[in-house]
Order: sequence, then C-alpha cells, then structure tokens
Amino acid sequence: MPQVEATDVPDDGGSATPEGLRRRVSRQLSQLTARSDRLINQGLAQVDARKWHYAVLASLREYGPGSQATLSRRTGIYRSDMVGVLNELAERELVDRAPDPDDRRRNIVRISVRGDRHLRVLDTVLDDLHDRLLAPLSAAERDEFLRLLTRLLDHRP
Amino acid sequence: MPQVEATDVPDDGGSATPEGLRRRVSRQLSQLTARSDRLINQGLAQVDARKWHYAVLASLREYGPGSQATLSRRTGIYRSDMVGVLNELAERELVDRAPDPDDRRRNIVRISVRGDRHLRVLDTVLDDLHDRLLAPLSAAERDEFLRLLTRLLDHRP
DNA sequence: CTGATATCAGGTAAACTGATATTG
DNA sequence: CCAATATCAGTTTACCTGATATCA
Repeated sequence: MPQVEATDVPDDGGSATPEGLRRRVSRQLSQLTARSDRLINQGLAQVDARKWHYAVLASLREYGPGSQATLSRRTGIYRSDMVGVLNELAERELVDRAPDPDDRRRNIVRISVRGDRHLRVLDTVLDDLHDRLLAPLSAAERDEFLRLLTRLLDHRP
Repeated sequence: MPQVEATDVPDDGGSATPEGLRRRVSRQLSQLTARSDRLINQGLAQVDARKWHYAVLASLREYGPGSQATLSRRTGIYRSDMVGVLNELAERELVDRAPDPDDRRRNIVRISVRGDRHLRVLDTVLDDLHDRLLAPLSAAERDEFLRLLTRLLDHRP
C-alpha cells in the first residue's frame, strides 16, 4: 500500500509551500498582498479609514484639487468606484466637492482642513504598518524591494 | 481664482502616481498583484485552468496525495474554498478523490495521469507569463525580487 | 457628432467567517 | 467531551464592464 500522507509539513501558515510553488512570483505576490491588505485594512479601520481614502487624500495634498476623473487617473481607482470613495470622504467632511463653474460636467474635489489633519494621522499609521510589514528587511533591502516593485509597475505591458 | 487643475499628468496608467503614494509599498504591491493576477488568470483561462488549479496540482506532484485539509495547509487555499477547487479538478479528471479507509472523515486526493500531463502544460504557460511579468528585470534582479518576497512571506507576524 | 464626465447597476474572483454533520 | 474533517452558506472587498444623462 502506498504512503498516503507525504511528510506532513507543520502548519505554519504560508511558509510550508512546496518549492515549485515558491518559485512562482505571482503566487508569492498574491499571498504577500493578501497579508499586506489585511494589515493595512485593519490598521486603517482603527482610525475609521480605508486605503482608498489615503490614496485620494494624498493625491489631493500632492497635486491639489481636481475633477473626479483626474483623481481616478492619479490614484488608479476606477472612475466607477471613485463616486463611492468620495461619498465616504465627503460624509466625513474630509473633502469638499463642488461643481466646476467653468465645466459643468465636472466636480472639483478639494481636501478640507479636517482632511489635511486626518491625512497626517494616516501618514503615521501607515508608516507604522509598513514598518511591521517590512520588518524582516534592512533599510537597504526595503529600498531595493521598492525599487524593483516600481520598475515592474512602470513597465507598461 | 485658484488654479483648479494642478499640472495635469498624462494618463499613462499607473505610473503617474504621486511620489507620496509611490513610497507606499503596500500600494505598489496591490497594483502589481492586480496586474499579475489579471495576466495569470487570462493566460490560464486559455487552457481552461485557474491559478488554484496549479497550486493544488503542483502541491500534489511535489508532496504526493493528501487529505483536503492537508492540501489546504500546503497551498494556502482556505479549507472552505478547497471543495470547489477540487470539484473543478475532479470534473476535469485531473485528480482522483476517494474516501480514506483508515480515517473516514477524510478524502484522499491524488493527481491523475491526465492531471500530471495537464500540470506540465501549466508549467510552460506559467513560465511564459512570468517572463512577461518580470520582463523589466534582469535574471539577477528577478532572483533578488523573489528572495525578498520570500523573506517577507516567511516572517510570521 | 465626438468625446469626456459623473453616476449607477451590475459581474467576477479572492479572502474570509461561521455553521453543521461526521468521525477520531 | 474535545478536535479534526469535509461541506455549505454567506460576507466583504477589489477589480472590471458596461450603460446612461449631461455637457464641452
């Protein structure tokens, strides 16, 4: 009778993955992102925020006000999902949304004073979460990792 | 009247992201994974497969047969989702699923001859897709990237 | 007419929670 | 009684595809 259970690997989560699978970057990416998203979502939930909130607010701080379509392009959030995000942000009075007098198709979205204050909180929260996520890497390795990530993302397929 | 539109960045997809956002590894990870998943899903769909199929089949090849719970631990697929994956694989006759005579709670899942053949197809498909995904990186950089990913994943938070 | 804009109504897939019946 | 297993039902979130009314 054949050995039914191969050497049973202890359940330490993801690190028991077979070598063949480990070689697959796509798989490692998925799993790390899952963990990262979980961490970030939990952390941001503590301050009543989501990761899209940060993306929009940070974009507004950096580039200034813009239409929803512009924000969508800047942040990578789908135009169709942007409405919902802005509704949440406007609900919390973190942004102001007003029709553009010069182009009545558009809304002009601005970060509010309150939004700016909130954004600074999110900055420190995210700094902390990233420290935890990247804990196993040295500062140089973190830079290298970010550099490689960015190189991959900048390449338009 | 204030300048409403800040220097409008050309819409080249994701690379117009503000510097502050770019610094956030979690964000880069999410975006790269989204692209990766899209690529992999599309590629695997061409051969009537999904990425979980590969995970399970590769795990069976590497570690041999196992119960569903064991497979779940090996691959990182949730126990609750494993049933569906195995249903699809059994439908395609890529695995055999039979009750364990020694422990009647369990099913023993084995890769079939056909499954083994299919897995080799998936190997070449995935090799090709990964080449495309990692195109911007040199061989050394790919290794480094995988090494860093693995280090991050191996760290249990 | 063309294109862009904001919005809405969906669709799929992954990750995750919880309950249950069966068995060890 | 407690723990594990397979299964089912269901939630949330991200990503993505349309369609539509409005307006430049």
